[in-house]
Amino acid sequence: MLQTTYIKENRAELIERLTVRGIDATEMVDQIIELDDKRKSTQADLDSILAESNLIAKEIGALYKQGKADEANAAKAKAGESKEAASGYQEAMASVQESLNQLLYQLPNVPHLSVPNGNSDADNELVSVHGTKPSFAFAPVPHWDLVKTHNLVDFELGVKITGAGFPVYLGKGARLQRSLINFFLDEARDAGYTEIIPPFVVNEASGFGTGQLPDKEGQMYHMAEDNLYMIPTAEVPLTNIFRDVILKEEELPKKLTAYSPCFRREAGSYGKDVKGLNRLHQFDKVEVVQVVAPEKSYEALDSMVAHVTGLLDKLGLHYRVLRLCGGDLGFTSALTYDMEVWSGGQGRWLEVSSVSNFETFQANRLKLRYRKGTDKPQLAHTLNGSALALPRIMAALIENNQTETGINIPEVLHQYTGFKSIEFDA
RNA sequence: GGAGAGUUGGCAGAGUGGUCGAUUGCACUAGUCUUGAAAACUAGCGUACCGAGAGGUACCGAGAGUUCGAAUCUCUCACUCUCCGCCA
Repeated sequence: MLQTTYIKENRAELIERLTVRGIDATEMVDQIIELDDKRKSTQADLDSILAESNLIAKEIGALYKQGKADEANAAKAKAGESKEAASGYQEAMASVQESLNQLLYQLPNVPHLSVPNGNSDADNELVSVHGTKPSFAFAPVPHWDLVKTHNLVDFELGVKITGAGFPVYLGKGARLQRSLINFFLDEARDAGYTEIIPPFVVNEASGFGTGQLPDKEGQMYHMAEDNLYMIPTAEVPLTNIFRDVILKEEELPKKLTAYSPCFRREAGSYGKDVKGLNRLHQFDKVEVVQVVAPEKSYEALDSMVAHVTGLLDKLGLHYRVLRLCGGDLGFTSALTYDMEVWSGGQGRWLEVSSVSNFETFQANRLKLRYRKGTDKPQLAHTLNGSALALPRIMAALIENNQTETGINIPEVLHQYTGFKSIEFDA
Protein backbone atom coordinates (compact mmCIF):
# COMPACT_ATOMS: atom_id res chain seq x y z
CA MET A 1 0.00 0.00 0.00
CA LEU A 2 0.99 3.59 -0.60
CA GLN A 3 1.85 6.00 2.20
CA THR A 4 -0.67 8.71 2.97
CA THR A 5 2.02 11.40 3.12
CA TYR A 6 3.11 10.43 -0.38
CA ILE A 7 -0.49 10.55 -1.60
CA LYS A 8 -1.00 14.01 -0.12
CA GLU A 9 2.18 15.51 -1.39
CA ASN A 10 1.86 14.09 -4.89
CA ARG A 11 -1.89 14.12 -5.44
CA ALA A 12 -1.97 15.39 -9.03
CA GLU A 13 1.00 13.37 -10.19
CA LEU A 14 -0.38 10.21 -8.58
CA ILE A 15 -3.76 10.54 -10.30
CA GLU A 16 -2.01 11.23 -13.59
CA ARG A 17 0.26 8.18 -13.24
CA LEU A 18 -2.63 5.89 -12.36
CA THR A 19 -4.38 6.70 -15.65
CA VAL A 20 -1.66 4.52 -17.18
CA ARG A 21 -3.44 1.62 -15.52
CA GLY A 22 -6.67 2.83 -17.05
CA ILE A 23 -8.15 3.96 -13.77
CA ASP A 24 -9.36 7.33 -12.61
CA ALA A 25 -8.37 7.44 -8.95
CA THR A 26 -9.38 11.05 -8.33
CA GLU A 27 -12.31 10.22 -6.12
CA MET A 28 -10.46 7.56 -4.13
CA VAL A 29 -7.42 9.75 -3.63
CA ASP A 30 -9.52 12.68 -2.46
CA GLN A 31 -11.40 10.44 -0.06
CA ILE A 32 -8.12 9.18 1.34
CA ILE A 33 -6.85 12.71 1.86
CA GLU A 34 -10.10 13.74 3.48
CA LEU A 35 -10.13 10.71 5.77
CA ASP A 36 -6.53 11.26 6.74
CA ASP A 37 -7.26 14.86 7.69
CA LYS A 38 -10.18 13.61 9.72
CA ARG A 39 -7.94 11.04 11.33
CA LYS A 40 -5.48 13.72 12.32
CA SER A 41 -8.05 16.06 13.83
CA THR A 42 -9.77 13.19 15.62
CA GLN A 43 -6.49 12.06 17.06
CA ALA A 44 -5.67 15.59 18.21
CA ASP A 45 -9.00 15.80 20.04
CA LEU A 46 -8.67 12.33 21.49
CA ASP A 47 -5.10 12.93 22.62
CA SER A 48 -6.01 16.08 24.52
CA ILE A 49 -8.89 14.32 26.29
CA LEU A 50 -6.64 11.42 27.20
CA ALA A 51 -3.99 13.84 28.42
CA GLU A 52 -6.60 15.42 30.68
CA SER A 53 -7.75 12.01 31.98
CA ASN A 54 -4.19 10.98 32.69
CA LEU A 55 -3.65 14.18 34.61
CA ILE A 56 -6.80 13.71 36.72
CA ALA A 57 -5.86 10.11 37.49
CA LYS A 58 -2.49 11.24 38.74
CA GLU A 59 -4.07 13.91 40.90
CA ILE A 60 -6.42 11.37 42.44
CA GLY A 61 -3.47 9.20 43.31
CA ALA A 62 -1.74 12.15 44.95
CA LEU A 63 -4.89 13.16 46.87
CA TYR A 64 -5.30 9.66 48.29
CA LYS A 65 -1.71 9.68 49.46
CA GLN A 66 -2.39 12.95 51.28
CA GLY A 67 -5.53 11.43 52.80
CA LYS A 68 -7.87 13.85 51.04
CA ALA A 69 -10.56 11.30 50.18
CA ASP A 70 -13.32 13.87 49.65
CA GLU A 71 -11.40 15.79 47.04
CA ALA A 72 -10.39 12.55 45.42
CA ASN A 73 -14.00 11.44 45.09
CA ALA A 74 -14.94 14.77 43.54
CA ALA A 75 -12.17 14.33 41.03
CA LYS A 76 -13.46 10.85 40.19
CA ALA A 77 -16.73 12.28 38.97
CA LYS A 78 -14.81 14.60 36.66
CA ALA A 79 -12.74 11.68 35.43
CA GLY A 80 -15.88 9.76 34.56
CA GLU A 81 -16.99 12.52 32.23
CA SER A 82 -13.77 12.71 30.30
CA LYS A 83 -13.75 8.93 30.08
CA GLU A 84 -17.09 8.97 28.31
CA ALA A 85 -15.93 11.67 25.95
CA ALA A 86 -12.79 9.71 25.20
CA SER A 87 -14.64 6.52 24.34
CA GLY A 88 -16.67 8.41 21.72
CA TYR A 89 -13.54 9.73 20.08
CA GLN A 90 -11.90 6.33 20.31
CA GLU A 91 -14.73 4.77 18.33
CA ALA A 92 -14.58 7.56 15.79
CA MET A 93 -10.84 7.08 15.50
CA ALA A 94 -11.14 3.35 14.92
CA SER A 95 -13.81 3.76 12.28
CA VAL A 96 -11.89 6.47 10.41
CA GLN A 97 -8.76 4.38 10.49
CA GLU A 98 -10.67 1.37 9.22
CA SER A 99 -12.23 3.24 6.29
CA LEU A 100 -8.87 4.75 5.48
CA ASN A 101 -7.20 1.35 5.40
CA GLN A 102 -9.94 -0.09 3.23
CA LEU A 103 -9.28 2.62 0.65
CA LEU A 104 -5.53 2.30 0.89
CA TYR A 105 -5.76 -1.44 0.23
CA GLN A 106 -7.67 -0.71 -2.95
CA LEU A 107 -5.22 1.78 -4.40
CA PRO A 108 -2.62 0.10 -6.63
CA ASN A 109 1.03 1.00 -6.89
CA VAL A 110 2.18 3.98 -8.96
CA PRO A 111 3.50 2.83 -12.33
CA HIS A 112 7.06 3.80 -13.12
CA LEU A 113 7.47 6.53 -15.76
CA SER A 114 8.62 3.96 -18.31
CA VAL A 115 5.40 1.91 -18.05
CA PRO A 116 3.50 2.17 -21.35
CA ASN A 117 -0.20 2.92 -21.57
CA GLY A 118 -2.47 0.04 -22.40
CA ASN A 119 -5.32 -2.16 -21.35
CA SER A 120 -4.17 -5.72 -21.89
CA ASP A 121 -1.21 -7.94 -22.67
CA ALA A 122 -1.61 -6.91 -26.31
CA ASP A 123 -0.25 -3.49 -25.34
CA ASN A 124 2.89 -4.71 -23.61
CA GLU A 125 6.08 -3.19 -24.99
CA LEU A 126 8.50 -5.49 -26.75
CA VAL A 127 11.91 -4.70 -25.27
CA SER A 128 14.08 -7.28 -27.01
CA VAL A 129 14.09 -10.65 -28.73
CA HIS A 130 16.91 -13.15 -28.29
CA GLY A 131 18.13 -16.38 -29.81
CA THR A 132 16.78 -17.96 -32.94
CA LYS A 133 13.42 -19.48 -33.56
CA PRO A 134 13.78 -23.25 -33.88
CA SER A 135 12.90 -24.69 -37.26
CA PHE A 136 11.99 -28.26 -38.03
CA ALA A 137 12.24 -30.47 -41.07
CA PHE A 138 9.16 -32.28 -39.78
CA ALA A 139 5.96 -31.24 -38.03
CA PRO A 140 6.98 -30.50 -34.43
CA VAL A 141 4.91 -32.21 -31.75
CA PRO A 142 3.52 -30.31 -28.74
CA HIS A 143 5.04 -31.29 -25.40
CA TRP A 144 1.89 -32.89 -24.04
CA ASP A 145 2.10 -35.53 -26.75
CA LEU A 146 5.86 -35.96 -26.42
CA VAL A 147 5.81 -36.45 -22.66
CA LYS A 148 2.96 -38.89 -22.92
CA THR A 149 4.45 -40.96 -25.74
CA HIS A 150 7.84 -41.13 -24.04
CA ASN A 151 6.73 -41.45 -20.43
CA LEU A 152 8.16 -38.24 -19.05
CA VAL A 153 5.04 -36.79 -17.45
CA ASP A 154 1.79 -38.57 -16.66
CA PHE A 155 -1.19 -36.27 -16.29
CA GLU A 156 -3.78 -39.03 -15.91
CA LEU A 157 -1.84 -40.54 -13.05
CA GLY A 158 -1.86 -37.14 -11.35
CA VAL A 159 -5.62 -37.02 -11.77
CA LYS A 160 -5.88 -40.42 -10.11
CA ILE A 161 -3.74 -39.42 -7.15
CA THR A 162 -4.87 -35.84 -6.70
CA GLY A 163 -6.73 -34.18 -9.55
CA ALA A 164 -6.24 -32.17 -12.72
CA GLY A 165 -3.27 -29.85 -12.65
CA PHE A 166 -1.10 -32.11 -10.49
CA PRO A 167 1.19 -33.92 -12.93
CA VAL A 168 3.42 -36.85 -12.11
CA TYR A 169 6.96 -36.59 -13.53
CA LEU A 170 8.55 -39.89 -14.42
CA GLY A 171 12.07 -41.17 -15.00
CA LYS A 172 14.09 -38.79 -17.18
CA GLY A 173 11.24 -36.31 -17.00
CA ALA A 174 11.66 -36.14 -13.23
CA ARG A 175 15.45 -35.97 -13.51
CA LEU A 176 15.27 -33.17 -16.04
CA GLN A 177 13.02 -31.25 -13.69
CA ARG A 178 15.36 -31.77 -10.74
CA SER A 179 18.36 -30.83 -12.88
CA LEU A 180 16.76 -27.55 -13.84
CA ILE A 181 16.09 -26.73 -10.18
CA ASN A 182 19.71 -27.38 -9.26
CA PHE A 183 21.00 -25.45 -12.26
CA PHE A 184 18.84 -22.43 -11.38
CA LEU A 185 19.86 -22.50 -7.72
CA ASP A 186 23.55 -22.76 -8.55
CA GLU A 187 23.29 -19.87 -10.99
CA ALA A 188 21.49 -17.76 -8.39
CA ARG A 189 24.19 -18.55 -5.84
CA ASP A 190 26.86 -17.51 -8.34
CA ALA A 191 24.96 -14.25 -8.80
CA GLY A 192 25.22 -13.53 -5.07
CA TYR A 193 21.88 -14.79 -3.80
CA THR A 194 21.77 -16.69 -0.49
CA GLU A 195 19.95 -19.97 -0.78
CA ILE A 196 17.00 -20.47 1.55
CA ILE A 197 14.71 -23.41 2.15
CA PRO A 198 11.59 -21.77 3.57
CA PRO A 199 8.36 -23.30 4.84
CA PHE A 200 5.98 -24.10 2.01
CA VAL A 201 3.00 -23.29 4.21
CA VAL A 202 2.43 -19.87 5.75
CA ASN A 203 0.19 -18.25 8.33
CA GLU A 204 -2.35 -15.52 7.84
CA ALA A 205 -0.01 -12.69 8.83
CA SER A 206 2.43 -13.68 6.07
CA GLY A 207 -0.39 -13.79 3.54
CA PHE A 208 -1.28 -10.22 4.47
CA GLY A 209 2.34 -9.15 4.45
CA THR A 210 2.84 -9.85 0.77
CA GLY A 211 -0.69 -8.91 -0.23
CA GLN A 212 -2.19 -12.30 -1.12
CA LEU A 213 -4.70 -11.60 1.63
CA PRO A 214 -7.32 -10.35 1.89
CA ASP A 215 -7.97 -9.85 -1.84
CA LYS A 216 -6.60 -12.95 -3.52
CA GLU A 217 -7.68 -15.38 -0.86
CA GLY A 218 -9.24 -17.73 -3.42
CA GLN A 219 -5.93 -18.22 -5.21
CA MET A 220 -4.34 -20.04 -2.31
CA TYR A 221 -5.08 -23.46 -0.89
CA HIS A 222 -6.22 -22.96 2.67
CA MET A 223 -6.02 -25.49 5.48
CA ALA A 224 -8.93 -24.40 7.59
CA GLU A 225 -8.19 -26.57 10.59
CA ASP A 226 -4.87 -24.85 11.22
CA ASN A 227 -5.61 -21.63 9.34
CA LEU A 228 -2.53 -22.03 7.17
CA TYR A 229 -2.04 -21.40 3.46
CA MET A 230 0.03 -23.33 0.91
CA ILE A 231 2.35 -20.88 -0.78
CA PRO A 232 1.54 -19.74 -4.34
CA THR A 233 5.20 -18.70 -4.72
CA ALA A 234 8.35 -18.66 -2.59
CA GLU A 235 8.05 -14.88 -2.67
CA VAL A 236 5.65 -15.16 0.25
CA PRO A 237 7.93 -16.85 2.81
CA LEU A 238 11.07 -15.16 1.48
CA THR A 239 9.69 -11.65 1.67
CA ASN A 240 8.02 -12.23 5.02
CA ILE A 241 11.44 -12.94 6.49
CA PHE A 242 11.67 -9.15 6.56
CA ARG A 243 8.24 -8.40 7.99
CA ASP A 244 8.50 -5.89 10.88
CA VAL A 245 12.25 -5.67 10.46
CA ILE A 246 14.50 -2.61 10.59
CA LEU A 247 17.74 -3.28 8.74
CA LYS A 248 20.93 -1.28 8.91
CA GLU A 249 21.89 0.45 5.69
CA GLU A 250 25.10 -1.57 5.48
CA GLU A 251 23.10 -4.82 5.54
CA LEU A 252 21.59 -3.92 2.16
CA PRO A 253 21.20 -5.29 -0.41
CA LYS A 254 19.62 -8.52 0.81
CA LYS A 255 19.58 -11.10 -1.95
CA LEU A 256 17.76 -14.38 -1.37
CA THR A 257 16.83 -17.31 -3.53
CA ALA A 258 14.68 -20.35 -2.89
CA TYR A 259 13.28 -23.31 -4.72
CA SER A 260 9.73 -24.21 -3.82
CA PRO A 261 6.76 -25.99 -5.18
CA CYS A 262 4.00 -23.45 -5.83
CA PHE A 263 0.34 -24.13 -5.29
CA ARG A 264 -2.38 -22.22 -7.13
CA ARG A 265 -6.07 -22.83 -6.90
CA GLU A 266 -6.81 -20.35 -9.69
CA ALA A 267 -9.71 -21.65 -11.77
CA GLY A 268 -8.06 -21.78 -15.17
CA SER A 269 -9.57 -21.12 -18.53
CA TYR A 270 -9.98 -23.95 -21.01
CA GLY A 271 -8.21 -25.07 -24.14
CA LYS A 272 -4.60 -24.75 -25.16
CA ASP A 273 -3.77 -22.21 -22.41
CA VAL A 274 -4.08 -24.86 -19.76
CA LYS A 275 -3.10 -27.92 -21.75
CA GLY A 276 -0.16 -30.05 -20.66
CA LEU A 277 2.36 -28.16 -18.54
CA ASN A 278 1.09 -24.72 -19.52
CA ARG A 279 -0.87 -24.08 -16.35
CA LEU A 280 -0.95 -26.21 -13.23
CA HIS A 281 -2.18 -26.26 -9.66
CA GLN A 282 1.24 -27.40 -8.47
CA PHE A 283 4.48 -26.47 -10.16
CA ASP A 284 8.11 -25.87 -9.27
CA LYS A 285 9.89 -22.56 -9.32
CA VAL A 286 13.13 -20.94 -8.21
CA GLU A 287 12.50 -17.43 -6.96
CA VAL A 288 14.87 -14.52 -6.34
CA VAL A 289 14.12 -11.67 -3.94
CA GLN A 290 16.03 -8.46 -3.22
CA VAL A 291 15.69 -5.81 -0.53
CA VAL A 292 17.57 -2.67 -1.49
CA ALA A 293 17.92 1.03 -0.74
CA PRO A 294 15.46 3.10 -2.81
CA GLU A 295 18.11 4.77 -4.94
CA LYS A 296 19.45 1.37 -6.00
CA SER A 297 16.23 -0.44 -6.86
CA TYR A 298 16.12 0.12 -10.62
CA GLU A 299 19.73 -0.91 -10.90
CA ALA A 300 18.76 -4.05 -8.99
CA LEU A 301 15.80 -4.64 -11.31
CA ASP A 302 18.11 -4.48 -14.32
CA SER A 303 20.49 -6.94 -12.70
CA MET A 304 17.63 -9.35 -12.05
CA VAL A 305 16.49 -9.13 -15.66
CA ALA A 306 20.08 -9.77 -16.74
CA HIS A 307 20.24 -12.79 -14.44
CA VAL A 308 17.06 -14.31 -15.83
CA THR A 309 17.94 -13.65 -19.47
CA GLY A 310 21.36 -15.15 -18.76
CA LEU A 311 19.66 -18.39 -17.72
CA LEU A 312 17.57 -18.45 -20.89
CA ASP A 313 20.67 -17.78 -22.99
CA LYS A 314 22.51 -20.67 -21.37
CA LEU A 315 19.58 -22.96 -22.05
CA GLY A 316 19.67 -21.85 -25.69
CA LEU A 317 16.02 -20.81 -25.76
CA HIS A 318 14.45 -18.33 -28.13
CA TYR A 319 12.84 -15.69 -25.92
CA ARG A 320 11.65 -12.13 -25.69
CA VAL A 321 11.53 -9.51 -22.96
CA LEU A 322 8.39 -7.43 -22.47
CA ARG A 323 7.74 -4.36 -20.40
CA LEU A 324 4.25 -4.70 -19.03
CA CYS A 325 1.78 -1.96 -19.87
CA GLY A 326 -0.32 -0.26 -17.19
CA GLY A 327 -3.31 -2.50 -17.78
CA ASP A 328 -1.33 -5.70 -17.40
CA LEU A 329 0.87 -4.52 -14.53
CA GLY A 330 0.27 -6.27 -11.22
CA PHE A 331 -1.49 -4.36 -8.46
CA THR A 332 1.61 -4.10 -6.26
CA SER A 333 4.21 -3.50 -8.95
CA ALA A 334 5.74 -0.25 -10.19
CA LEU A 335 7.53 -1.86 -13.13
CA THR A 336 7.50 -5.43 -14.38
CA TYR A 337 9.39 -7.24 -17.10
CA ASP A 338 8.05 -10.52 -18.40
CA MET A 339 10.23 -13.08 -20.09
CA GLU A 340 8.53 -15.34 -22.61
CA VAL A 341 10.06 -18.36 -24.34
CA TRP A 342 9.13 -19.61 -27.76
CA SER A 343 7.37 -22.92 -27.71
CA GLY A 344 8.21 -24.67 -30.98
CA GLY A 345 5.58 -27.35 -30.73
CA GLN A 346 2.74 -25.01 -29.89
CA GLY A 347 3.94 -22.12 -32.01
CA ARG A 348 3.42 -19.54 -29.28
CA TRP A 349 5.16 -17.58 -26.54
CA LEU A 350 5.00 -18.87 -22.95
CA GLU A 351 5.59 -16.65 -19.92
CA VAL A 352 8.36 -18.14 -17.78
CA SER A 353 9.41 -15.22 -15.60
CA SER A 354 8.08 -12.01 -14.20
CA VAL A 355 10.53 -9.62 -12.58
CA SER A 356 9.15 -6.67 -10.62
CA ASN A 357 10.15 -3.67 -8.58
CA PHE A 358 7.57 -2.92 -5.89
CA GLU A 359 9.43 0.14 -4.64
CA THR A 360 8.01 0.83 -1.14
CA PHE A 361 4.53 -0.54 -1.86
CA GLN A 362 5.17 -3.97 -0.39
CA ALA A 363 7.59 -2.69 2.27
CA ASN A 364 4.94 -0.35 3.63
CA ARG A 365 2.58 -3.18 4.37
CA LEU A 366 5.38 -5.40 5.63
CA LYS A 367 6.84 -2.59 7.75
CA LEU A 368 10.21 -3.37 6.22
CA ARG A 369 12.52 -0.47 6.93
CA TYR A 370 16.19 0.36 7.02
CA ARG A 371 18.19 2.95 8.87
CA LYS A 372 20.99 5.17 7.64
CA GLY A 373 23.33 5.79 10.56
CA THR A 374 21.21 7.24 13.34
CA ASP A 375 18.45 8.58 11.07
CA LYS A 376 14.81 7.69 11.42
CA PRO A 377 13.98 4.36 9.78
CA GLN A 378 12.66 4.58 6.23
CA LEU A 379 10.99 2.09 3.93
CA ALA A 380 13.21 -0.12 1.80
CA HIS A 381 12.46 -1.21 -1.76
CA THR A 382 11.59 -4.83 -2.53
CA LEU A 383 11.93 -6.72 -5.79
CA ASN A 384 11.34 -10.25 -6.89
CA GLY A 385 11.41 -12.44 -9.91
CA SER A 386 11.09 -16.00 -11.11
CA ALA A 387 14.41 -17.52 -12.03
CA LEU A 388 12.72 -19.57 -13.30
CA ALA A 389 9.32 -21.26 -13.40
CA LEU A 390 9.91 -24.88 -14.36
CA PRO A 391 7.00 -26.38 -16.30
CA ARG A 392 6.98 -24.01 -19.25
CA ILE A 393 10.77 -24.11 -19.49
CA MET A 394 10.45 -27.85 -19.54
CA ALA A 395 7.74 -27.61 -22.24
CA ALA A 396 9.84 -25.31 -24.41
CA LEU A 397 13.00 -27.40 -23.99
CA ILE A 398 11.21 -30.59 -24.93
CA GLU A 399 9.44 -29.06 -27.90
CA ASN A 400 12.31 -26.99 -29.26
CA ASN A 401 14.97 -29.66 -28.93
CA GLN A 402 12.96 -32.51 -30.39
CA THR A 403 14.33 -34.45 -33.32
CA GLU A 404 12.76 -37.39 -35.11
CA THR A 405 14.63 -39.74 -32.81
CA GLY A 406 14.75 -38.00 -29.44
CA ILE A 407 15.10 -34.86 -27.36
CA ASN A 408 18.48 -33.17 -26.97
CA ILE A 409 19.36 -31.79 -23.56
CA PRO A 410 21.17 -28.40 -23.50
CA GLU A 411 24.84 -28.84 -22.79
CA VAL A 412 24.75 -26.70 -19.65
CA LEU A 413 22.44 -29.28 -18.04
CA HIS A 414 24.48 -32.38 -18.85
CA GLN A 415 26.43 -32.25 -15.59
CA TYR A 416 23.09 -32.17 -13.76
CA THR A 417 21.08 -34.70 -15.75
CA GLY A 418 23.78 -37.23 -16.37
CA PHE A 419 22.35 -37.80 -19.84
CA LYS A 420 22.66 -35.80 -23.06
CA SER A 421 19.44 -36.77 -24.70
CA ILE A 422 16.21 -38.61 -24.24
CA GLU A 423 16.10 -41.23 -26.98
CA PHE A 424 12.76 -42.30 -28.40
CA ASP A 425 12.16 -46.03 -28.34
CA ALA A 426 11.92 -47.38 -31.85
C1' G B 1 -3.61 -35.68 21.89
C1' G B 2 -2.50 -35.04 27.74
C1' A B 3 0.01 -32.09 31.75
C1' G B 4 2.75 -27.87 33.20
C1' A B 5 5.55 -23.17 32.56
C1' G B 6 6.01 -18.84 29.97
C1' U B 7 5.52 -14.25 26.27
C1' U B 8 8.50 -7.04 28.86
C1' G B 9 12.92 -2.48 24.37
C1' G B 10 18.68 -5.49 19.57
C1' C B 11 19.78 -9.49 23.43
C1' A B 12 19.59 -10.92 28.65
C1' G B 13 16.50 -9.82 32.58
C1' A B 14 13.74 -6.71 36.99
C1' G B 15 9.01 -4.81 37.86
C1' U B 16 4.35 -4.08 45.37
C1' G B 17 -2.69 -1.25 40.80
C1' G B 18 -0.64 5.20 41.38
C1' U B 19 5.76 10.30 38.73
C1' C B 20 6.65 2.90 34.90
C1' G B 21 7.42 3.86 28.47
C1' A B 22 9.29 0.93 32.15
C1' U B 23 15.38 -0.79 37.02
C1' U B 24 19.82 -3.07 35.58
C1' G B 25 23.53 -5.63 32.54
C1' C B 26 25.36 -6.59 27.61
C1' A B 27 25.53 -4.72 22.76
C1' C B 28 25.55 -0.11 20.06
C1' U B 29 26.79 5.49 19.26
C1' A B 30 29.50 9.84 20.78
C1' G B 31 33.02 12.08 24.16
C1' U B 32 37.28 12.02 27.88
C1' C B 33 41.92 9.45 28.52
C1' U B 34 45.69 7.08 24.87
C1' U B 35 50.69 7.68 19.54
C1' G B 36 46.56 4.15 18.24
C1' A B 37 43.55 0.37 20.27
C1' A B 38 41.73 -2.04 24.66
C1' A B 39 40.24 -0.97 29.59
C1' A B 40 38.06 2.73 32.61
C1' C B 41 34.92 6.91 33.04
C1' U B 42 30.87 10.34 31.07
C1' A B 43 26.66 10.92 28.06
C1' G B 44 23.19 9.04 24.58
C1' C B 45 20.47 4.91 22.94
C1' G B 46 12.59 1.46 21.23
C1' U B 47 8.58 2.28 17.48
C1' A B 48 4.45 4.88 15.51
C1' C B 49 1.14 8.93 15.32
C1' C B 50 -0.27 14.32 16.43
C1' G B 51 2.32 19.10 16.82
C1' A B 52 6.08 24.78 13.75
C1' G B 53 7.99 23.86 18.57
C1' A B 54 7.42 23.04 23.63
C1' G B 55 5.29 18.94 24.21
C1' G B 56 1.25 15.26 23.84
C1' U B 57 -0.83 10.27 22.77
C1' A B 58 -0.44 4.98 22.01
C1' C B 59 2.22 0.42 22.38
C1' C B 60 5.07 -4.50 28.02
C1' G B 61 2.15 -11.44 22.66
C1' A B 62 -3.32 -10.04 20.56
C1' G B 63 -8.28 -8.69 21.95
C1' A B 64 -11.96 -7.60 25.63
C1' G B 65 -13.09 -6.41 30.85
C1' U B 66 -12.58 -4.38 36.16
C1' U B 67 -10.74 0.64 37.99
C1' C B 68 -10.37 7.61 38.65
C1' G B 69 -5.74 4.92 37.26
C1' A B 70 -3.35 -1.68 34.53
C1' A B 71 3.12 -4.25 32.39
C1' U B 72 0.83 -5.57 37.28
C1' C B 73 -6.07 -8.04 38.53
C1' U B 74 -10.06 -11.05 35.41
C1' C B 75 -11.61 -13.48 30.79
C1' U B 76 -10.84 -15.15 25.65
C1' C B 77 -7.40 -16.20 21.86
C1' A B 78 -2.50 -16.86 19.62
C1' C B 79 2.33 -18.35 20.06
C1' U B 80 6.84 -20.45 22.56
C1' C B 81 9.21 -23.88 25.87
C1' U B 82 9.39 -28.49 29.10
C1' C B 83 7.57 -33.45 30.15
C1' C B 84 4.40 -37.61 28.43
C1' G B 85 2.04 -39.99 24.14
C1' C B 86 2.22 -40.70 18.77
C1' C B 87 5.39 -40.45 14.53
C1' A B 88 9.44 -39.35 9.85
